[in-house]
Amino acid sequence: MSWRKEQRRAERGYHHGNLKEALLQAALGLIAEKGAAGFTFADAARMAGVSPAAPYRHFRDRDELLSSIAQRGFEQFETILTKAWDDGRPDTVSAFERVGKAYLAFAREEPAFYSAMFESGLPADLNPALLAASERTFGIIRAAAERLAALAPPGVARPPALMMALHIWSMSHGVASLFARGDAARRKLPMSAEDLLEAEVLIYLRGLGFPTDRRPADQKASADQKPSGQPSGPWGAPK
Amino acid sequence: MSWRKEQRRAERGYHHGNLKEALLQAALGLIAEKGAAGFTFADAARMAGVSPAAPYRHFRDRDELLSSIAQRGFEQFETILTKAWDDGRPDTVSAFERVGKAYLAFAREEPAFYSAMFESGLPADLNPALLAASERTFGIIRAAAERLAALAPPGVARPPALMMALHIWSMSHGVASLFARGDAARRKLPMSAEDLLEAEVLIYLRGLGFPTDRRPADQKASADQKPSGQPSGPWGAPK
DNA sequence: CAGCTCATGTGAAAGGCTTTTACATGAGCC
DNA sequence: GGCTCATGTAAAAGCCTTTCACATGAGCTG
Repeated sequence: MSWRKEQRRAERGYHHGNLKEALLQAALGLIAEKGAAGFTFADAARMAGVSPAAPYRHFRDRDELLSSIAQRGFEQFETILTKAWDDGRPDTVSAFERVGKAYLAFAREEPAFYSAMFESGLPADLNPALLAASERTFGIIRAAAERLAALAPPGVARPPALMMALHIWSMSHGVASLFARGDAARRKLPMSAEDLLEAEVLIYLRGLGFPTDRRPADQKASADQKPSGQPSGPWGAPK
Repeated sequence: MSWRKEQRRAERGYHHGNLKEALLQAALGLIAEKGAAGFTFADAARMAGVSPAAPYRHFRDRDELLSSIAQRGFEQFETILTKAWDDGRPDTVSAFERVGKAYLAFAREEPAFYSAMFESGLPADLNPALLAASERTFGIIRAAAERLAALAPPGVARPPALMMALHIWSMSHGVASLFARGDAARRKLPMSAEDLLEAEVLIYLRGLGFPTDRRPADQKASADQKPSGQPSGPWGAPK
């Protein structure tokens, strides 16, 4: 059965030409499929059609490959969150909500990146670029929190933006890692992870004194007619 | 150097006598030290002074050992949370805060259990006992949320207790897994994980309409003298 | 274009882990 | 005392990681 390998070699020549990239892609697929723990260097090499020793020309070891993936993940995450935040347009609160949704969407759609980033137990100090990427990502959440904090209504002590950012991040990560992960072993929920997080953040913001009567626009009209003594919560109307 | 093995064998005889337990303990230590991914079956066997094949008399494979640990972790977690909740004594809110602290303390003091429970990527459906233990644990949080929800002040729609429980859990897990883990690679915080979580939960509860002017008792007296138009938040007095 | 060089791949080998299988031991029970 | 079966062992197969000496050929240089 080794004609396969010869075959591939014939097709592409002795040198791969783009092995580093191919390995990253292969690893990404393998992690998505079998988890960050299950993925092996040898598998990635096989998938790229090279010998098990070849990857060592591009990555010091398995951990460095993993950390490259985590780094790349943070970079994409940063891009996505930046886009979602869109510098707070059209208004701070709805932009903020978009960021929350984008957070969960990323965790859901890029489980391989997400687990490399948050669940692979990498010693972060080994890769300065990884650390930097992760800080830039947090920077977005922090910047958004900053803008939000500036909007805090008077009459209440203004909350520290850094604390808000950490709170929001922990909620997002908590929901993502407990409830928003793909296929198996996930707890059944009475609502989607997205709705769960949105309600959580809205309640939190209300706790900070923000006016948060926001509901989906279609509900708003009728809800606004309700007597104000019994406002509905951010968790939707009871059935 | 193989006299060591013979030595140990001489000390304890051909049969270990308590190998299953010894393996669990060894694994716990190894996981704490090198992470759930780093731990090996062979290491645990070595540590218990038996051959690499011996563990297979007690666990189908490495995963079953891991899942036993996770199960045991949930059982201890349940005990600890139950004790912390203490059926809501002396009052619901402070009992609730104790549960939050206990949650973080467990994550911090039992990192091996915590990672086996939440970060090992085990297919939960393979071990019904594990699943059951984990549900019982969540049951405590849920029961506490139930009691808290019942206290929700009138004039506000009563929040669904299940949702509250999920929110609180996601905050706790988020803070624990991002900020409360032992030694390396953790982000530096302007406050302890415990304080961070406490503030987060208090703000959240306030968002649900709970009166939450709670501060450490020693701060309370002076704070209560402040003009009420500018109440301080749950994040402590500004410097 | 010939020749050189160095990045990139290969094969082989050492060492470790997992898991299975046949065999050994001895603790508990008639 | 002798049996039996749970519990351990040794050995072996198969896979993974990592290293090392060696092969290849892409790109520069004259």
